Amino acid sequence: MEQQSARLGRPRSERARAAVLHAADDLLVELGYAAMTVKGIADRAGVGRQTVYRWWSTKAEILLEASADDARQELAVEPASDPVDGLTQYLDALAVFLTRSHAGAAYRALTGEAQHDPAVAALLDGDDVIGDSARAVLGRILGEDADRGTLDQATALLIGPLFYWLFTDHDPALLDTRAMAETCHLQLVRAGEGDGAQARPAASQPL
Amino acid sequence: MEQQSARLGRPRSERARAAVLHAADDLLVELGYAAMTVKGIADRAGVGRQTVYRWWSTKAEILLEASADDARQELAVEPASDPVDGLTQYLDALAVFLTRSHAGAAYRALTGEAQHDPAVAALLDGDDVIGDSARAVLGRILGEDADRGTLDQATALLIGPLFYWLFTDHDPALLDTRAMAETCHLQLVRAGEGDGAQARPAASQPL
Amino acid sequence: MEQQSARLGRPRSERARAAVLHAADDLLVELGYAAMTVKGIADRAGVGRQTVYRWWSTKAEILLEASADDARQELAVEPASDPVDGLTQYLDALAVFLTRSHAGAAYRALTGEAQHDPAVAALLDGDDVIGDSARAVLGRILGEDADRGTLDQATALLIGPLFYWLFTDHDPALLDTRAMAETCHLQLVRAGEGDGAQARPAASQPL
Amino acid sequence: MEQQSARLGRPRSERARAAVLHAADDLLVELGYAAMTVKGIADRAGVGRQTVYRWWSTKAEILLEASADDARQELAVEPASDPVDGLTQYLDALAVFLTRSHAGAAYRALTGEAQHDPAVAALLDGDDVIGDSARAVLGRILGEDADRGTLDQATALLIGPLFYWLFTDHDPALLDTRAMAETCHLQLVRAGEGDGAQARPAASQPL
DNA sequence: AAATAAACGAGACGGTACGTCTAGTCTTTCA
DNA sequence: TGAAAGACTAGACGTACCGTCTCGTTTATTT
Repeated sequence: MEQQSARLGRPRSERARAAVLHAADDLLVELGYAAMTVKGIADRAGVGRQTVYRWWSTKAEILLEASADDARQELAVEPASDPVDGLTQYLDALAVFLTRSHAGAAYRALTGEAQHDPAVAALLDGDDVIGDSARAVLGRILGEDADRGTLDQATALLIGPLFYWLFTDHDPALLDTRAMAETCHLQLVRAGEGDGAQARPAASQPL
Repeated sequence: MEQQSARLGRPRSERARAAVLHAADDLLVELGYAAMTVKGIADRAGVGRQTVYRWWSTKAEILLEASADDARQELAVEPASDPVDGLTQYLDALAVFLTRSHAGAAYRALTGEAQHDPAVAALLDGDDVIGDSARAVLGRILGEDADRGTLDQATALLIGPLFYWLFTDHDPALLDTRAMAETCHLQLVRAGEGDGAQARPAASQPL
Repeated sequence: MEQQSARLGRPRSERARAAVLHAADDLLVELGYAAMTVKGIADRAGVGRQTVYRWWSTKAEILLEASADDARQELAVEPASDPVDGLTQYLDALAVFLTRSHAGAAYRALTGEAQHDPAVAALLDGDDVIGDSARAVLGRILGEDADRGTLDQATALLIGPLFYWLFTDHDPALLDTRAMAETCHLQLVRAGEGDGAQARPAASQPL
Repeated sequence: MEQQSARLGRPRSERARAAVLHAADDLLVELGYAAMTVKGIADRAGVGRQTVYRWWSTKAEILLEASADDARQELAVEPASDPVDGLTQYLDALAVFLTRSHAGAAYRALTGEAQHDPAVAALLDGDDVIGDSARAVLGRILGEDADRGTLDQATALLIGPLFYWLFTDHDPALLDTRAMAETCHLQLVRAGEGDGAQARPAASQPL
């Protein structure tokens, strides 16, 4: 007496799902995002085109599913005793992620696409792997009581310069990540001193 | 003693050039970058498709030519007596540019596209309107003797947070631009004190 | 024990095939062969362009497929008791075919095109509807034992004058088809008398 | 007192005219009629495109002008003592012309094109080099008193079979030209005996 | 000699078909 | 019912050529 009859019909093929995700990852590296096509992914995966469309709407969705787990793992930095060390390590991990890993290449491509495709923007907004990882690191320094707005601005302060540096195609080796971490940490401390500070443009307090 | 014999053949039509640039600008706003096509631009401009391809290779080139002049003008901020005021005004102008103006929309789209199209990346690298404008403002504070590496890092520090904020689709009104300007200015001053400092990752000095 | 399992995938659309052939026929009459385009055929047929190219390489192939069946039918002349009557009826049918029917217009165009397009020449050579029909009529007179070379020359003798007459744009009403048939028949008889004759240029025997 | 003053302006360049005609001839041989383009001719001739369009409307006109003189010369057969010899020599010359000479290739292409381009048909109708040459040969046999209709039908009878043979891409070596000439001559004699005969389909007299 | 006039080469113009590509959908058979 | 195969309509791609239209230049005749 099954309370919920098993879903009818042939169950989804895990083999097909994995093949599609792998094919997308491969093609991103081989051809780049722009040259990737749904047709190409399906052909490479040995899968019918309809099967792709049945489970994913766009190549962006495929790529996100193919990369999210890897990204989360690569951006998880264990706590350091010194806050500046922790921030520096995080920035270094982020730089490596964005410039060296497959998943990072996918995120650069998707973030780029999001600038002119609202659907991709919404997709990324719903699963902000990079932002979440940064907020996790910053949360360990600011404590549990930090509100979301403060965390968001601190995130921008921390990773913004690196983000800009890489998105304008500069060499990450030429960027002083420790200096960035120190700058960010200094602001965190200053903001903490200004008690009850609320970060709003009208007020001129630092953060 | 003619230095250059007059060019042969029918001269390029300024009318056609302007029509293409206007059409590209219009279509970017109406349809967005992804939905723009060379065919669409040519049709809208009342111009043959070959005429577009004769002078531009990609829609990115068209858009860049259509926006560069506007961008340069919108990002030119006159000197302020107080350095922090100057930086703040520049950040505000940049935020308005990227979120409100046609040319800014074009630059967001192009910078996004550059993440997965090396040709577009090269194009932007060759004419870095935003970076140039930031370096101009920072140069007024750092003086003539500032070297390029220092200027580049200062640029990242100044506009990186805003850049990240907007590229991850946040509301610019929620970002404290004056705080960003102060943070940047503080680092400029600290770096100036550390005389003969050379900003390299190995060294831990701030900038 | 199936000899051939049914083919995979969506089967070819008979609707699309028929629409293309009809469209080609219509456009030949309306515009003429030179002004026909593959694009025009596809549009008129309400069919994707790729669908046309999937099944046919050139407009010549389309036209041939559209006309071959009609041509075969229009050129089939039933046996007459008198040989000269049979030949005359065939010539009249051929004249009507080439000057009045859609299929005939297609054959004129294709034969013309074959003069400067080897691909079209090969196409017609592989399915010589007109020659086949003439050889069928002549075979009834010459008997089963006529070899191919003799049949081919008799064909040239029979329809050559009419062919030239029409291809140089003369009025078919001004040509005496019975005289042509008689001439041809006379030669057939003369050649039959010269027993064991082999038609070769070196020898001067008539056929 | 010149009644018609020499025309004003720069006179037509004989150099350009010759270069265009040569280029057309070359390209016909190299590429074939279908692949020839006005642009290609102009480029090959080192001539502006407008110069071509100023003097010729279509590539057919160019080709006709380039070939007519050669054709007339190649098809001029001197009188023979025996009529059948004369006809045979003419047919052989025509076969060589159509299959071996540049000018002949041009005529095959043009005659082909005429089947689906009325403008080309009109062009050829106005300067029927092949028909004229055949009528000249036949006129020498039939005498001055032969009327145009009789000459035309005799022409069809004489060259029709060869014409068909070559237009359906057969080897001219396999056709017995002397037999064709004899057949034609026999009919000329028979028609001559039937005094005052007028060739009309209604009547059943041979020619 | 200067003015006039037409032809010249070069090459850009708007237009349109080419044949290819991918999108996203539809229709089969097989598991 | 899902998956594979593959045909379907639709439409953009970048190229080629069309026939026309400027350009500046050249070569004549006419003043």
